[in-house]
This record gives sequence, C-alpha cells and structure tokens, in this order.
Amino acid sequence: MIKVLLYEDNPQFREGLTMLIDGSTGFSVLASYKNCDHVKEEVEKWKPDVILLDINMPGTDGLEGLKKIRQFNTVAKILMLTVFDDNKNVFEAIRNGADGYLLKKTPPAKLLEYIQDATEGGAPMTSSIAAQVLKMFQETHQVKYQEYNLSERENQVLHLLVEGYSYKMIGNELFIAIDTVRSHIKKIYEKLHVNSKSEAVAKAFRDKLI
Amino acid sequence: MIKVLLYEDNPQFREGLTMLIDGSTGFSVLASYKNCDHVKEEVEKWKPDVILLDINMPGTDGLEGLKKIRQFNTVAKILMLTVFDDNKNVFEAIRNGADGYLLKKTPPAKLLEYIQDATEGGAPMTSSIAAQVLKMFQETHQVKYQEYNLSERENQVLHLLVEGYSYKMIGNELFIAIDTVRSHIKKIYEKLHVNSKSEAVAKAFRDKLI
DNA sequence: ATTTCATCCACATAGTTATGTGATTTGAGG
DNA sequence: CCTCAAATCACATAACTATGTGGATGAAAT
Repeated sequence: MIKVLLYEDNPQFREGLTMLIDGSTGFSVLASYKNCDHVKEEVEKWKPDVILLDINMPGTDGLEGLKKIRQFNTVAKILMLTVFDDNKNVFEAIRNGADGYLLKKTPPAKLLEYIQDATEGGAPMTSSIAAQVLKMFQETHQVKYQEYNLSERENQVLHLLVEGYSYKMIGNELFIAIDTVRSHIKKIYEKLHVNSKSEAVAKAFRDKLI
Repeated sequence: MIKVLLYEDNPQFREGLTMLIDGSTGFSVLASYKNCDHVKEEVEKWKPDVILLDINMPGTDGLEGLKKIRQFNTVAKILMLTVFDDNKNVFEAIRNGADGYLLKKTPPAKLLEYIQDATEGGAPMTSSIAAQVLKMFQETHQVKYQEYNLSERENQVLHLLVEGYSYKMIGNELFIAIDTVRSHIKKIYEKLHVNSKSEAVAKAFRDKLI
C-alpha cells in the first residue's frame, strides 16, 4: 500500500485526486492540505511514501514546502505538480531534491503509474519537463574540451599543477628535469592564453580541461 | 506522418520494431540498419523526423553514431535504446545531444507515444533513467557549501586569487598593504586546509566557492 | 630532404610566494 | 570590561615562479 500525502489548494482538484488515488487498489491518501504552512508536523505525523506538492498555493507554496521537508526527511518521494512547465521552477525543484515533476494535465491513469514509479526509485517527469532538464544539463556539461590542443605531456603537467604540485614535484613525478617542467608550463600558458599558474588552474576548471 | 529511421543490430527486434511502427497510423519506418557505419549518408538521404539508435551494436555503435549525426544534423530527434540503464552511457548520450533515452523493455504502446513526444519537443525517458539524470544534475548544481567560514574580506581575496591577481595587484585592488594580503591568504589556506595558491584555486572551484 | 613539433635540458635573474614572528585597531558578544 | 576574531601593517628569509636565451633529439608531416 503506497501512502500518499497531498498538498493542493484547489478543492475540486484536491477532491478529484483523492478519489482517484484512494479508489485505486494499492494506493491510499493519508490526508490532504491546502498549503505547506504546517508541512513539518504533517509529514512527521503521517510518514507518507509519496508527497504530491502543488507548486502554486497561497501561503507556503510547494517550492518552500519542498525545502522545508528536505531539511528533515530525505526518504519520502516528492512529486511536484504544476500547470506550467516553467523553467525556473523546474530548476529550483530539482536542485532541492524533488523526485519528479508532473503537469496537472497528466491523465489519471498515468498519474498513478508515476506515483508507483517514484516509490520504485524512478524520477517520473512529463516529457516536456524532461526536455528542459536535458537542456539545462547539456548547457553545464557541454563538450568543449580539446580546443587548446595541449599535448599529452602538457596535459599531464597541467593536471599535476591543478593538484598543487610544485615544479620540482612535477619533475620528480614525471622523471624529467625541473627546467623541462618549466618549458612545458610556458607552452601551456601560451596555449591557454594565460600568464600565471592560478589563471591556468582556473581555466582548466572553467573549460573542463580537468 | 512521423518518419523514423532505425538502427538496431538484432534482426528480430529490428523486424518487430519496424512492424510496430509501420503498422501504426501516423508512423512510418523509412529504413533500418544494423549499425551506424554509414550513418551520415543514410540520414542525409532519408531526412527522418526521429532516429532510434540502439546503444550496443557491432561496428559503429549508437553513441558514436549520435556524435556523427550531431555534427551535421541537429534537427532530427534522436532516441537512444538500451537494455541497461548504464550511468556512463546515459551521461555521454545526453551530453552529445540525445533527445531521449529508452529501455528496450518499454511496452510497444509507450514506445509510439515516446516517439510522438520527441517530435513535439519533449524528452521521453524511462523513469529510472530520468532518476539518474536528476541525480547527476543535483550533484553539479548543489547548493553552495559555506562550510569554510571565510570572512567577507577573505572571500574577496580568494576571488581575486582565482582571477590570477598577484598579491601586489590584490593589494592595489583592495587598497591594503601587500603584507595584509599575505596574512589574509595565510588565513584562507588554513581554513581551506591547503598550502599553495593552486590548491586554493582548485578547491574554490571544486567546492563551488566561486 | 626539410620543416615542424613535442620533448628534453641548462643557466641566469627578477619577481613572487610561503612562512615566521610580531603588533595595532576595531567591533561583537559574553 | 574583557576576550576574541577580523583586519590591518611590518620585516626578514627561504623557496618557488616567470621569463629569457639557447640548444639537442627524434618522429611525423610535407
């Protein structure tokens, strides 16, 4: 029996959801509330498996509720409900530990399926929302390395620099003279268009060379 | 009519998929191939709306095929097919511009729905895969640490260090003596548990202090 | 055959960084 | 009031980094 706690301000939608979930075998609605004002007490009292959180509610809304819940409970699966697939909210919700993000127009049958998914460790998402997540993900994990054409050796040296090795230590590590290390590093600076160790290290991180 | 191009090495599965898709109104399989060896010519010839790419194929596999396709075509929707939800492959696929990622055990009805989703700009994903994406996403977008308790001034100094400023330049920038810069930096090193500029810069990036 | 490039090494010098040992002032909190 | 931490500054020394100039080798590309 999957125990669900429901937060939704619209009485019709709340009733509809409750009937849908309670009327399905294997599911049960523990309680439902119109906002997250007392979410801590409520979650601690009911110990739900899944929490459905509407994003837009008067009073403490779903995003604030999510943050509050995650401060003391990280096991309950939390699914966000929303009318719009608003980019900013999706980002905030995911960052704060939501397990899924569903549009309210999701058909009832699917909703049950999604709730089931969540309890099994999945992250149910409306595909338009998944598309946004992928887009954000791609932006931060772009493939942009190898633009600088560092040679194999130069890459090794750069990695050791990033790890905080001094020239002398790099020489020992790679079995080359310190002067050789120097000339590699000079070449690296040229290729990265920088002129100090810190800048090279910073650039290595920023451009995902490491 | 949604035009689909199919890459799948297993003849049975390939036939099954073709019959399923071709047998559904609004869908049509343009052609199917057993690997991505000639993916460029094929995609340019057929101009499909959706490409289904099996990840594991002898010869040029799905991931390599994906990379090849994305070098000249960014409009076709590409859905990856796989038996396992292997973390590394998911990451690679998304990073290289895949639009969705489906397990082969996806029921036929759903598969069609997913293909439809993709053409409408969605990113259909099996929920176990979505969960992985969310996890990766959370790891890189965690709320910043503030565990090191750097003071306001120390933070300023650290930022300038990261930007490649020398002690002297930092002093000029902040209107303080170089010796003061030194003592701030020493304090920063203590707090970050490092003992060189590069290590501090690296830690600043790694722990999202910047 | 010649050029290019990565890799290797040497020596010298100016400038920077790391470390230590002080010290003063100021504001917040017990 | 007293203490503590942050912020400021000074002087000294050892170690390290940046920069320049110069050279040697070998493999790959033209």
